[in-house]
Amino acid sequence: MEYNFRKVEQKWQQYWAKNKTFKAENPPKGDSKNVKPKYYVLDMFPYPSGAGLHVGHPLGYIASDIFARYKRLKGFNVLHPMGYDSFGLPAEQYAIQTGQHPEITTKTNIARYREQLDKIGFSFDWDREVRTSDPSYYKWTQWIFIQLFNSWYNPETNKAEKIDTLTPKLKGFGTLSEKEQSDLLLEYRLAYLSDTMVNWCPQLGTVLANEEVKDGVSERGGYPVERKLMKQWSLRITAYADRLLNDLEGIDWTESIKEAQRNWIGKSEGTSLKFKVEKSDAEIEVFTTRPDTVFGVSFVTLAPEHELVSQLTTAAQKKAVEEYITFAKNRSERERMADVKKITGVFTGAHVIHPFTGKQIPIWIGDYVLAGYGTGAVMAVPGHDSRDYAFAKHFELPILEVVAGGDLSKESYDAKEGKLINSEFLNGLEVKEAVKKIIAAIEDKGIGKGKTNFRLRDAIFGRQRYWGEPIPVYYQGGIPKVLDENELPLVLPEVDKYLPTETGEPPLARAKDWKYKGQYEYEQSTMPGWAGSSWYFLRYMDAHNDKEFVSKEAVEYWKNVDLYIGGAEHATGHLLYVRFWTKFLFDLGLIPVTEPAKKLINQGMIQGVSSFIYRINGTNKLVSFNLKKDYDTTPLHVDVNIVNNNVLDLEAFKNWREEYKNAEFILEDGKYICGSEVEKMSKSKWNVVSPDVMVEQHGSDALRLYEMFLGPLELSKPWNTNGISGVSNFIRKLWRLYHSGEQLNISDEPASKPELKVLHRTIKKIVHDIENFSFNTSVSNFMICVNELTELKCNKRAILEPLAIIIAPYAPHIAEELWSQLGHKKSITYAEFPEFNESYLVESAFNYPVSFNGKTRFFQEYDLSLSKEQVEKEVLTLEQTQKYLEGKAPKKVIVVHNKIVNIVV
RNA sequence: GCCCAGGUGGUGGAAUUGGUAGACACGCAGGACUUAAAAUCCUGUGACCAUUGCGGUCGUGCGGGUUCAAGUCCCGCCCCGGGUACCA
Repeated sequence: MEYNFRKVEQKWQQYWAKNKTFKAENPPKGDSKNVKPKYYVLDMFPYPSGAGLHVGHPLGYIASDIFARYKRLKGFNVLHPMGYDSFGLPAEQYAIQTGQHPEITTKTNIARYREQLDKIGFSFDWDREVRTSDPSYYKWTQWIFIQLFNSWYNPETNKAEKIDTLTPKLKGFGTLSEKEQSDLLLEYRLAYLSDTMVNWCPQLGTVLANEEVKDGVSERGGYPVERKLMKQWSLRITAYADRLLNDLEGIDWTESIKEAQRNWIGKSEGTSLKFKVEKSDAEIEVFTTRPDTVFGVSFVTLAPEHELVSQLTTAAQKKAVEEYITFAKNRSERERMADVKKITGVFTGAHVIHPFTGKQIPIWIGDYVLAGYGTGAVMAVPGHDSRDYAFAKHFELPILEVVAGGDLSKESYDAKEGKLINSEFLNGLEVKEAVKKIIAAIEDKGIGKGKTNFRLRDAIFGRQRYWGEPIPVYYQGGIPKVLDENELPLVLPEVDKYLPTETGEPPLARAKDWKYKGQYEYEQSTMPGWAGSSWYFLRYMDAHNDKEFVSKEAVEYWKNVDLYIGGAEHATGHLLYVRFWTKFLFDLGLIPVTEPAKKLINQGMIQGVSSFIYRINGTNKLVSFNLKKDYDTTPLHVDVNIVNNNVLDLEAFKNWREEYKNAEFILEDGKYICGSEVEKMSKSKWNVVSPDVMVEQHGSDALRLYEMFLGPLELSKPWNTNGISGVSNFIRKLWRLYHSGEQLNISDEPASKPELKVLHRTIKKIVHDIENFSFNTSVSNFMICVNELTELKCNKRAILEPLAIIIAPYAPHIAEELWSQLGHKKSITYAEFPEFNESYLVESAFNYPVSFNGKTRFFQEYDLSLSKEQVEKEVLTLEQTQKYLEGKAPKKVIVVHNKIVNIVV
């Protein structure tokens, strides 16, 4: 009998669930002795979409599961939880279309996800499951929002503090009216209401955060996005910009994610500088990173939205400026992005006085200057800034050279090196020195000072949607007030429809009699998708606590995530927000860590391989791939599940769709060969491979091994089911090592030297692989190990028992089965990972470790003597060298593969 | 444009980080078993040359360099992928 994976896998999955094998215990209160070291392995929890999982989704979960199981075997108390990020747009859109409550859709989808996840045999502690849409969870999301509302960022202590430490610092605060006090405090609170330019998406009827907008359209749905001024809740993430940037140094995340966050935060150090407007008291303040080029300023450009525009514009230019501003306003964000190269602008008619030369400088308006960054105004130095250069060329403005080294007739010279020229007291200085000198001069004159700007904007927190956490705020006399903690959760009210109202208010405005204490209006927007995911890693530590978001004991023990696995697409979204909230909660003394995850691994995407059939145009005839060149054909997607090795299953195909029932085929060698192409895995491309089908056909151990075997975890790669036979063979070979026929066939004899060598080499490699997250190579190493043991006809318990343990993280079902057949009563989860013993790897007395160039290797070491020069330039064979060295004083000679490669003197 | 990560057989990918390049697997070819097929097992498989036998030459995107030794380190190019983009 062959290995029956269906029976075995089902058996152990039921066993694990029944015995709660993977339950992670928080240590008992006050007991600091005898606690196992903790290890926290976290996956980015999924949004439960209606489509279910495809084979790409579990990739990261399999990797984290292997690591979690490995750490348990290494004696750690492992926290490995799973939950659902269950607020989100698809459920809401489905609700809009069908009228079905999103909660029902969500529950159905979660049930399906759970079923699929269970089949793969993950070692999650399901007792700690969280769902962000569950009131017992979002109660605490709302609670954290209230803490943000009640806090401000104290620049002196460089941390968030309760708002009551601020009020004594505000002069005359007590004399203000309640409304004035509220308005003033909103300028400091970390969660605040303000008039903000937002990304408004009319089709979705909501605002979007910057990272939810890609190329001027919404990331979800691809609808156009426009700029709009709205009263909105925001979170003051900018207060944390410096810490978010600096703390990247201390965490083990991939360089590309860190770099993406650095760019997103976009710290730039420069100088503010005021230009006095001619014949006016007004001043234009600009921000520049190149104050050294100040003598190259030939005009000043304002953003169209700049507050001084109307005041400055001369009567003669009034009409032109107004027209331009209307034009700029109506030009949507998308158009602006699409034709970046199109240069537009208008002259105001006004001038500023150059602070150093006293010359008259024209003031222009241009939409290449962004209102939201810096001061919304720039000093234009066309000689040394490519955008100013393009603008100057277009409007025929003067271009001055102040840093030597470029050729300004062709392009601007933007490099920060070279000697200053045409710059009075800066002449002859290098750029670096010139920057220092000019900043000193600017500060002397009192017209500016050194300043740091960030690209990062505050995060818009309100969404005009139904399916999200209600923001726990009500309005009393126009003053926003947060609910009391004991009034939480503020439960999402029922509505008749999930659409905005006819007057454009959010869906929550439809809720009947939904008022605080029956009289005050609640805030009608809900929180964005990332709210719940910004702290969920903490909730798993203490998932059922109804007194606190997490208990002190739990968080003191689990601290933060040791290994976090998830997609790189969250680089500037979730991964930035979760760091922000972690730092905030730390500032309030609620948690002991400033970063959510010590190590982060980004798994790659698994793409689909689509199959194509070729229909001869105008007929119902299908021609095989290699013959299609003789016909005029249209390629059509065909379901990859009825294609095997590019060969179409004709019977299955005829039943696949009604229209192909009577299709005719032009075959080659009696087969219909399909074409193929790598694309994103999606339903519409018929290239979705479901993990359920893989588990059904090959078993979950095979699926797990194969997903790892496919290539490095972090790489994106196409799914190709063909190769799975390799790992299936491996599983059967492993089974055969322990069995002859149906009988367990195990010998209690002691292991031989060669057998021990195979085992220990494997242990060494696997430990190295796992700790470096090279799960793909460990699968190969298992195969080599089993092949070698098969060759040695090894059926010894002394080898097979430890082998089962080291394979267990990868193929847990077969490992459990073998373990129990070997007579163990407890799950292999509680076994101990075998210790590696290097001595088994030493082959002979001649072969021992040699330290060489600071590294230890297993080379042969011979005591020989030889003058360095003799072998220095020549690689000799061992025999030749030995002849050379007769009778000389002993020296070490490094020999690799029978050739002397180096001499240690 | 800028930033990041890559480029190794027909394919996915190894290479203990400077030490026999191509592990392992897929695919392909040949063989054994079988009436036959499936399954299983064995052999071969970077290219070119030599093949009655041990062999030889080239080879990790391209061009240089360092080294006894380079896929790996240095310099200069080329190409693919990802992120980001008027951020002054």
